[in-house]
Amino acid sequence: MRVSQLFGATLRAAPSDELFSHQLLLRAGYLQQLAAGIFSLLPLGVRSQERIRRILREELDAIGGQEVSMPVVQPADLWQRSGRWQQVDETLVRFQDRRGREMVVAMTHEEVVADLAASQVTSYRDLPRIVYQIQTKFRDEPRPRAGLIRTREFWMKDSYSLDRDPEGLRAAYRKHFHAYFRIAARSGLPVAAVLSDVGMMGGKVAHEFMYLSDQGEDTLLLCPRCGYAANQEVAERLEPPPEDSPELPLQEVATPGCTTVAEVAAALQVELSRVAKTVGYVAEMERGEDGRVVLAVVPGDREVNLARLRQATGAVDLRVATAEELAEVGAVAGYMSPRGLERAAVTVVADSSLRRRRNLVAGANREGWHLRNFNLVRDGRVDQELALGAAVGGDPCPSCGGPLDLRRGIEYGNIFQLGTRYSEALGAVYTDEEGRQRPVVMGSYGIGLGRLLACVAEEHHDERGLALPISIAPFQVALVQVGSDPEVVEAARGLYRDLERAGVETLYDDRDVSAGIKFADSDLRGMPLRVTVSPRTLQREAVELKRRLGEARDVPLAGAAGAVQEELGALWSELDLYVGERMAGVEELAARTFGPAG
RNA sequence: CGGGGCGUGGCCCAGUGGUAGGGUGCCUGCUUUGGGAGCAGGAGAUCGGCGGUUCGAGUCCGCCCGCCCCGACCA
Repeated sequence: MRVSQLFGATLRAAPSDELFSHQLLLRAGYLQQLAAGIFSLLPLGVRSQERIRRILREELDAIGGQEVSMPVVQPADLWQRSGRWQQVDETLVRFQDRRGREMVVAMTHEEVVADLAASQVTSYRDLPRIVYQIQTKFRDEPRPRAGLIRTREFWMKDSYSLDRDPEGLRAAYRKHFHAYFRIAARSGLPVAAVLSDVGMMGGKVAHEFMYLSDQGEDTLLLCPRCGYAANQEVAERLEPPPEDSPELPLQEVATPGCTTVAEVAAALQVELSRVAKTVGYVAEMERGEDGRVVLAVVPGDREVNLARLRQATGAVDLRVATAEELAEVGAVAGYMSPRGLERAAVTVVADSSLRRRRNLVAGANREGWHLRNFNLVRDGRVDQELALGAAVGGDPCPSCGGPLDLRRGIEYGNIFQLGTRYSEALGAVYTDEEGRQRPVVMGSYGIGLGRLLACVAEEHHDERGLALPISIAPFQVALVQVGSDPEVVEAARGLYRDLERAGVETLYDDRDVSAGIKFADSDLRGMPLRVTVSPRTLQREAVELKRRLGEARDVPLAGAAGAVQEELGALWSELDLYVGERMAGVEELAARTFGPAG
């Protein structure tokens, strides 16, 4: 490709409030934004995405995946039958076709896969199968942000496993676990697998693959000692030992104006962790339908883990209750506790560590008053207990007791063990060896292509621009012709021809502009290898080779194409080496996570 | 949806009630060619939209739309 012909110019400036790596993608001419969370890919972006697709196809094919293509627009009926029509909020785009039939724009394809399986899979002989597709999804996200990290329309590789039983599902899940590490490694991206919430997918077990980055929107807890890794939404922690001090008599104390745990703790001279913090929510059991009031009680130094509270209450959503709603159940905002409540109208969920702690401070459910020597079981009321307080850095690891690290991460992919939710709802059943009808056991696995590119850009750039791995870069070589002396032009064209003929994807800067512009553009676009032909190099009968992040060196003009290919070969070998290193630990990790291979 | 910010040539921005500007990019010519060169000339704007105040609105007021950032949500 000649730069003079390329659609998509480089920009000198981009909006400064964007993520830096995203500014680079914009400035380098990979993409252009059309609306909030909606982007066009320019040729460079398409070519990079094409490289990603190739990796995805190879790795999915390698675990037995078969590519399919499923419709984006689907009848609502499918979603009504699976229950997600009712469960998912406006993130799911709905509309009526001209006949007034309810339709959805798919945000993911479990329903359609189950529907396909319902007719394509009839016997145990038709299982197991893995199908996948690479296509766009639309989710009307409440807040698109951070460039390609969180968009509304996005390309996704989604695969689905169909199995006879949970053992089969676990095997398919494990294959994906492995493939997802390989895909990331081949993209030059270090990722960690963390336990995660199943969210709207349903099912039990799920992992997210996280690129660790301070820019990340997810909070993770990692154990450096034993490898435990979990999203904060599901992270556990070792329970503290029970306190054995005697329970003292309950005592009301005046705390006028102290409506936050911090103020109460300060006023009563106790540590935050010794305040039982009570937060009121209204559980929505169906979309937009208010259910009961839920009071969450956690140690004062912790946030409520909403994902877990949602799971425990079976709510599709939780919103913070208003003071009026709280008053109806006998709770006083700012002075709340699980004491003296209208019993039937409210559910109390408490952090399981609280029952072990003695003589805490809690609200008195009376304006301006708190309680000392509050003992949850004796003085309050609990309907459910679970690890409701979110884990934080320094908490003891649930598996080895060592201190957990708190890190931020960007989710590049996820895997879910769905089970039979969709197959049962949509009639995906098969006949087993004994002639019994059984539901297909499903798994669901996603990778966001744009997000992957964004993570790669975030991992591989410097002040001047992108510095993409050879596996992801739109072109392997940036050929820069300096000046327009006939000899230079002739040499550059010749080399371009040789490279193209050899199958080396080359971006040839043939423009009649100053060398500075060409070098700056070349650095910005981030191809892994730059080749310069100039009067200066020709004087030495040479061209110059420079890795994007390396030093320049001369190679003889004669046979330059060969030298370029050799250097590219070296880059690929180094990437292979990197993949090998990254994958070395994965087998062991898989064994630890899923048990011995089998 | 709550909070904050912004909307002015393609891009990045200044403009403080009184003639719409700068940088960059673009076009033409000359000159230049190893790190975003120089000179000269030129094109390009219903100042996000609608309404209001005013002799006069990019500027003040109201409503709406859009985008960005922080939170509740997720590939």
